[in-house]
Amino acid sequence: MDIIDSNILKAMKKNGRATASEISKKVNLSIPAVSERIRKLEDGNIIEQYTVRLNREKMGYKLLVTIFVDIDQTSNIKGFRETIIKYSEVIECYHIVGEYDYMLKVLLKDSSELEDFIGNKLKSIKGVKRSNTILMLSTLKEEINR
Amino acid sequence: MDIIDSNILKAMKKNGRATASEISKKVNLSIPAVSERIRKLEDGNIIEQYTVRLNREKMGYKLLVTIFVDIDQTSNIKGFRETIIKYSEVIECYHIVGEYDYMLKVLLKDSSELEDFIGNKLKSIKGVKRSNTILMLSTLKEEINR
DNA sequence: GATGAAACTAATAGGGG
DNA sequence: CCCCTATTAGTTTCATC
Repeated sequence: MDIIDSNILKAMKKNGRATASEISKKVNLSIPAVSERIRKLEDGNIIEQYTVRLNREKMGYKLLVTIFVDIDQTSNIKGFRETIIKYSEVIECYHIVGEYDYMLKVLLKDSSELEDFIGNKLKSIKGVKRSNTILMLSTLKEEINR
Repeated sequence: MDIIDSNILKAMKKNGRATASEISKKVNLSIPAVSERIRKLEDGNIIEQYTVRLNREKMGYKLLVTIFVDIDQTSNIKGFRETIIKYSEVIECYHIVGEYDYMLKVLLKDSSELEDFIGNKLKSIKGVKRSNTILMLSTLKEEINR
């Protein structure tokens, strides 16, 4: 991947709908040349997905939390992993190393949804013995495209 | 925002480059009607940005960590906030409530970059007295568009 | 990688419920 | 206010060099 591809990706990170003709002007390449490079970036799975970033507040999601989770037995891990990612409020899930086993980012409408999530969903998954919830007060930076 | 708008956004979350004509078929509306709704979602800042999701591994970023940071004096907060978001490796930064003050998600090429980030960048910001780094081993879910 | 023709897609105008 | 059709303008794709 050369500097031209980097510049194409840069343009697309800013605006995923940037047209090949717009990008063409920025990188001094013909439109078909740009399209070909974009196609290769897609085929090579460098570009995984085109998407939109929505305004969470305006969509009604006012609460963002990080929840650390501990799983008590190895035999329960598979079930936990399969179940947790199915919840739409769980927008991120990582296997981590440290005091806890998993780290979740959970997006909710309000605190009653949080109560429901922790009490009725998370805690009911077999193996979840301990969790620690951290409230995110404000977002200073969130670059979703790196 | 009605059910049609929800379906338009749903299509765009899956594929930010979904054309108005494609969406038009899904929601049983004419192309101009779809375009008009999209324009309103953009103008109302419901749609904040169109972007691409890139393959981090293939871009050379093999290391993802979460770093919790404590700031020792209120007077140092402004400087910290302004400085930390300027680092391109800091892809997310949240003000949180709990044991620590800030939570960062940091994307790096390898552990030497992490060493450099913590030792030369993070720790050199005035007011940073304590930090805690959590290594993310694997990503089970990461919905960048919610 | 560039050019030019053909196909596709979007934007706009005009009109109706 | 929202939607439709028809027209016009713009963009991409394909073939060729």
